[in-house]
Amino acid sequence: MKLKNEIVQIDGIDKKILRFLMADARKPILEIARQIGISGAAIHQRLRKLESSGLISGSKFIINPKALGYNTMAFIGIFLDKAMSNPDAVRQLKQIPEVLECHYTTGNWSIFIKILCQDNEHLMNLLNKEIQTIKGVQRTETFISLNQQIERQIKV
Amino acid sequence: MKLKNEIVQIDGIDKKILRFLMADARKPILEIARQIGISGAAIHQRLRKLESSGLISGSKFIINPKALGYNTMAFIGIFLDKAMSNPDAVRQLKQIPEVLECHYTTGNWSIFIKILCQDNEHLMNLLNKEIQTIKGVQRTETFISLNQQIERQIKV
DNA sequence: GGTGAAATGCCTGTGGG
DNA sequence: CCCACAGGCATTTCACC
Repeated sequence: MKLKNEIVQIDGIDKKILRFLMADARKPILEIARQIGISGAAIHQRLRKLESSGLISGSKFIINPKALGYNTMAFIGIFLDKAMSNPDAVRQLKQIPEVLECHYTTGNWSIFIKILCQDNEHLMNLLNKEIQTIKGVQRTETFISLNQQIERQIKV
Repeated sequence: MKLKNEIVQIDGIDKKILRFLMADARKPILEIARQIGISGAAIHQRLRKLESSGLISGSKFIINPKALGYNTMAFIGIFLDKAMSNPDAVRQLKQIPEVLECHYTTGNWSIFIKILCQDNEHLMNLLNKEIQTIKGVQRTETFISLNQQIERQIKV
């Protein structure tokens, strides 16, 4: 499965297939076949091509964090000491399962993370005991998401 | 499929099943069955329960945006006029397919979004022509993600 | 909760247009 | 790039433990 470093060209049929599977990864291929008027074998062929082109990077069950008691999402901008090696900080952030995303960003912060906690107390503990204690972390700025209104992938 | 508003209790077998399917939604149930030493029927039963409890909120094919030429991710904090009805702004943001997430947050910004663009020029166009032109948007603060190091779901 | 077996239906390779 | 078909499995349900 070589990932080519080019833009993959897809046609309308590919898009239809992808839209079905992006909404429900376990939808039977033959059902998609019936709905778009093409044979199952043709869809399998197209999917193989899309996979080896690197456009499809996998599939996931999506779990609802609220059902596990995770109700507080927050974004945290992290300021690191100038001398700090950022990859070291990232390595430590990876150890914290509540950290869902981590970015190097332009602007004031060195690192920007998205984090999911059970409640505000959990968030405070993470900040005080896990994040602020990482070597090189100077200070942080936290924004709590009161409500997420959009959550999606790029449109195909 | 009623979603109960409680914390769902899951055991170690549920966790194993979920971990397999969170990594690959199309993994055959019988293969999971063999790997964790339980029958396929039992897994189906557990999955039905997990779905009706609301813990599983679906499954998705994950596509690689780079393969479609989307190389620039950015976060944008949006300041709205005090008088502005935020839901109206969100409604307009929903029309912009490049907006992948949208949150109401604590702190200075009224709204915080994650956005995926092809390049910096595309980002600039979105800012100038789509976002700044939304009624009530006063100004914005943009942070470009130079590199995303972590991307995952909450651990089960 | 778990199992095993049976019916149904899917996946995927091949041959051919 | 597409289809049809067939063999081998996976899925799903059911009765039962």
